[in-house]
This record gives sequence, C-alpha cells and structure tokens, in this order.
Amino acid sequence: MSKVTIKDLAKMLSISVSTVSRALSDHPDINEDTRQRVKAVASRFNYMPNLHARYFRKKNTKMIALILPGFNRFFVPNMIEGIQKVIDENDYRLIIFQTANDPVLEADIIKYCLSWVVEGVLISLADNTSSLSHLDILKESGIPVVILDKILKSDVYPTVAIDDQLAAANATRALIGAGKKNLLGIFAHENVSITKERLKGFRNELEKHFLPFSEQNYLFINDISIGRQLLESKIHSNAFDGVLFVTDELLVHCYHSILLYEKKYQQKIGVVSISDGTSPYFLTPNVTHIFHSGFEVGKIACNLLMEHIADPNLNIRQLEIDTKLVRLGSE
Amino acid sequence: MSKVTIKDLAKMLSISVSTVSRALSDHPDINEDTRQRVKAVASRFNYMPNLHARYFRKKNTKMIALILPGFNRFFVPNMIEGIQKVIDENDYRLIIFQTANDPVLEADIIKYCLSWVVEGVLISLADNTSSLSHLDILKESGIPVVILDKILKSDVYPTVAIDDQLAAANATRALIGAGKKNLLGIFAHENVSITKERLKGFRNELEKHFLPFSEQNYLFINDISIGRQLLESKIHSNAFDGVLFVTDELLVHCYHSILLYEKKYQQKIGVVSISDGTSPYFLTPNVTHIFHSGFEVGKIACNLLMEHIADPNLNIRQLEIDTKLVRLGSE
DNA sequence: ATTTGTTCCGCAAACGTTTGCGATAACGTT
DNA sequence: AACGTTATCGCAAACGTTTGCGGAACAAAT
Repeated sequence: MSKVTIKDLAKMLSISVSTVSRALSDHPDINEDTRQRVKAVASRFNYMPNLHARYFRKKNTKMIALILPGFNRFFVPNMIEGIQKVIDENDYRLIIFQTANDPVLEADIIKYCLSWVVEGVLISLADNTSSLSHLDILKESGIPVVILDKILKSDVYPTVAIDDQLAAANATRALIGAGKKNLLGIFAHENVSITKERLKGFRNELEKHFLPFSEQNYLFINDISIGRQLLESKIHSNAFDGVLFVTDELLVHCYHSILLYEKKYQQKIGVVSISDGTSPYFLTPNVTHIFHSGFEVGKIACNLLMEHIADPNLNIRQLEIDTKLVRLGSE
Repeated sequence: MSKVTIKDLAKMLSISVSTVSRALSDHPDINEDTRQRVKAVASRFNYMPNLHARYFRKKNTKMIALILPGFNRFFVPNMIEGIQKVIDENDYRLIIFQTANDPVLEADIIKYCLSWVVEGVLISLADNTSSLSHLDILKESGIPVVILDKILKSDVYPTVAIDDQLAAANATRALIGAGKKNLLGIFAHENVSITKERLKGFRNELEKHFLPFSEQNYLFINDISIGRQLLESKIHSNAFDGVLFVTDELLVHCYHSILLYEKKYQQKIGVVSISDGTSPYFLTPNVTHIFHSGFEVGKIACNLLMEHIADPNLNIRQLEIDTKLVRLGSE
C-alpha cells in the first residue's frame, strides 16, 4: 500500500540500510552479488527513493526554477522546449512557476525558490517589474540567475534576449525596401523594455531614410483584448502603406483588421512582423517576418545558467540572439 | 551568504528550535512577545523554510503533478490556467512534467511522481499510450489520479474531457445546416481516442442525413508538418463544399490551403472547426466553430482531483464538458 | 608469524523541521 | 500551606537518505 523505503528493503534482505543505499547507487564497495539481490527486491517492490529526503540530506537538488509571466501561445512554448532540452542533457529537473505578470507575486515566487533549494533560476520578468532588487536574496544565497526574453539590462545578472533594436530596424527596412513610405508600428505594453527597444529601432530606421516619424506612426497596445479596435481607429486616421507588428500576439490578433481594411478600400498595405516563425504561415497571405527562435533563446539561456552553476565566479554577460529576415510576400 | 535555518535563528535568539518553529507557525503555546521577536529576526535575515526538510518530516507535501505530452499552443495553455486557479485556491503547488508524447517517458515520469511524494496526479496521455497499467503504482500507493483531455475510458480512473462524438456531430450539423452536401473531415493522429470519437460523430451525423461517407470523406494527419500537402492533394480529388477541422492545430496549419483553393477555383468551401476559441478569430474570414474551453477542462479536472484527495473512497466518474456552437460566418 | 592490503559491509551521525511530552514557573484556589 | 491550573518553553525523537569511518574477514606479501 504505502511507499516502501530503504529501511524496508534492508529489513527484507537482513542487511544494513547503508549497504542498500550503496548497492542502489552502484558504489564500488558493494559485492556484485548483493548488488543484484538488492536491485531485484527494489524493483520487485518498485522502490522509489524519497526525493525530499535525498535533497534534504544532500546539498545538490539538481533543480532549476523557471519563472514566467505566463504561458503565451507563441514564444514561450518554444522557449520551454529549448530549456527542457538542456535540462535533460545535464540531468537536471525543471520546475515552472507563473507570475501572472504580477511583480508582487514574482517576488514571492523568488523567495519560494529559496525554499525549494533550487540550484539556479531562469526568469522572464513581468511587464511592470522595474527593478531587480527582489533578485538579491538569490544572489546572497549564492544561487545563479539568468534573465531571459523579458529582461532588464543589468551588470549584476546575465541576460539572454534577441537584439530588439536591430530586429525592429531590420523589419522596418524590409518595408522600406518594398517601397513603403508611411509606416505604422504596432507595439505591446509601453512600459516593457522590449517595446522601448523595438520602438527605438523602428524610429532610427525611419529617420535614417528621412521618412516621417511622429506619434502618428506608432501605437501602444497595453491590453490585447482591445487591440483590434485601437488599430482600426488608428489606421483610418492616416494613409499608411505599411504596418509593422513587433510580436506574434499583436500580429495574429490584428492581421484580420488589416485584411478587412485592404478589402474595403481596395488598397494594399505591406505587413512585416517579428515572430518565432509559426503564425506567419497560418495567415493568408503568409507574413514576411524577422524570425527569432524561442527555442534558441531558451537553450542558450539555460546553457549559460549551467555555466554559472559550474563556475560561480563566471563574469556576467549580456547575450543577444541572432534574427533573420524571412520573406513570404506580405510586405 | 548561505541559507539561514531555524537553528541559526534559535542561536541568535538564545531560545530553542522548537520555540522558533512554533512561533513561526503561530502555535498558541508561544508568548505573543517572543512570537514577534522571532518573526522579526526571521524576516530580517529573510529566513525561508527548507521545503524538502518540511515535506520529508511531514506527510503532506501539498504538491500536485501535471503530466502533459507537451505544450501545444491552443488547448494546453488555457488548461494550465484552469488548473492553476484551483491549485491556488486550495493552497497546493503544481509541478509540470512533459512526456514529449513518449509512452516510455510517460511511465518513467509516473514513477518519478512517487519520488516526489505528490498528493495527486493530473495526466493527459501520450498519443500512443494504449493501456493504463503504468498508472497502477500510483493507485497502489494511494495517490489519486485524474486523466484529462487526452484520455482513455476506464472505470478505475476518473476522466475529464469534452464529449468528442457530440462536438463533432454538432460541427458537422452546422455545415449540413448551411447546405453543404459533400464534406471532408480533417482528423489528427489516427490512433488517439479523440480522433476515433470525433470521426464517429462525423460519420453518424452524415449518415443520419443520408450524405455520402466513405474513406474519400476523411483524412488522418499523423504528422502535422506534412498536413498541408496531404490536404491539398486530397481536396483536388473530389469536389468538396465543406470541411471540418477537428482541432485548432489542424485549422491554423491548413486554413491557408483552403483559402488558396477557393481563390484559384473561385468556389466557396464552408469551414467549421472544433476549437478553444482563440484561433478562429485570427483567421479571415473568422471561423465558425464548436467552442470547448480548455480552462474549464482544467478547472473541473483539478477540482475532481481535490475531491479524490479529500475522500479516497469517492466513486469514479467520467465527466464530459459542454461545448457550444459559435457562428462566425465561415460555414 | 607478522604485517600489509583488499574486499565488503555496518555503525552512527548528519541534513532542517515538526511535534509529543515533560518541565518550570507563576498564579489562583482551597 | 498544599494543590490544581495555566502559560510558556525545551528536550529529544522522528522522517529517509547519504557517507565518513571503522571493523571483520580473508588473501597476499614480507
């Protein structure tokens, strides 16, 4: 009925618990014969070690925490896959927490990670998180942290993200290269670093080509549920011939509005997005985009974390992941 | 530097560890004054209890395991949200495992749950899992299990899912009601129970209306990456006037092909899907669908699990979640 | 015959926390 | 003065596992 422990096995075999423990972990001190016998009974009664007891006794828990604002449908699933790959390779275990985009909850969860005695933390910040001071207790406890995707620049903690400015600039250039002259940029929450960086890239590229840039030319969508109506009222205010969506979420929610506009006014609008490369193929016509791989971001961030676990004195680096243009004809 | 324990606090305050422990947990035996003092130092040195030590000593770990084939982009994120909501309400903790759709890994992870001493397990089965015998060790250890979404009918384990047959029948009826007479059903992996049930609903509804049903009228897509080309060759083999997509994944991957076909042959094809209600709004025109809520499935399954934890002798039920038709004009 | 080495195993402590039980002191009641 | 009660706290065991150390048994080398 209830769980069988090492003690039970020892009793059944009339040997000591230490011998059982060592036999199960292939310690060289144990006779091949008894090792077999121990393993036999262990699997027969499907013994499973109590991990809480083990992690409590040993210092290495082999656990990594991943703290996320939530599970979006675009970037995050790929990112998790990338992380999980590295986790598996290094024989670690991943436990995932959601902050629901709440900085207060985020701070709580960080404390909670201490309770779990995790060996490392991967964190993607909530939109309204404006300081990294809540990470200090991890630093003080000697637990390595890597910030990924939703980051704040810092020279205390390593970060992994794409080069947002460059990605936005390249996306903008793709539209300009297609002859578009009056562009509208659609951005997410105005507070987050990604928005600021991508807006900067958008603006710089426009100014470099002497194209108009004012507050007419961009739109912040703080709440996605009203995104479409915001866009629709904006797009009627000016004769745009090109639109840049800086996230997949914005793209899939709003592309429909673009198509309706085109149909109504019989006027083509060029569209380019920054994307992890799935949703542009769902839409018709397929959307030209700057491809950035969530998988890569997760993989690289997790590898970086492993390095910091192996060497606590590793110097802090800010990594930026490559992106590339994928032309599908919508620009 | 390193983590501060109850022992450290006791030493600092010159009182015993048991008093510290009781003070922190608001035990009535402790003087209000010392309680305050203990809590003060505790938060000053940001003490965090070692959960492994606690769970190891106490029997209740307050942990629930969620075992998933993987993070898809449609159903699963919503389902997790529903689960998380109930978890939070009941002050439990969720830990998530991925099987990568591999039955062998699935069995491993189930054993692993025993090691974690979880109090309950929520599992969505891998496509090729054909037996539930690997769940037996949980049952023997007295750990309640609820199977959700990707289920196998069983009278040993409770299940929560939508009524697949009914959902498919209703979707089919929506197409028939719009005057479509030669339908094509697009289904996922031919082995999984969801496919079989939905195909049955599709077939029954067609036959009920004396419409043609043969192997011409349906398509299994075992590998989504070649889904579009499978559909495109199939759709040219016959003059279909209506298409049913039974999952969101199928819909978003293949809708593009339908639109291209319509444009090329100037012939309208009605489309209906079974969906969790997000992607139909991404596509143009928006897609009429049978709405089923991943959130609800997660919520109800987790609530059911809580009931089974509270009462181990609860009788086994098979729950089916309601669906409803949402007309958006694509049929 | 003594030493040295090797193989195999057990003893016991330790990890941090909780908790039953007992101890002490102070106070009120007869 | 003797007793019962209450408030407050400490002692010590227990949870399951790992591991340093030591010991017994035996073989091999001196």
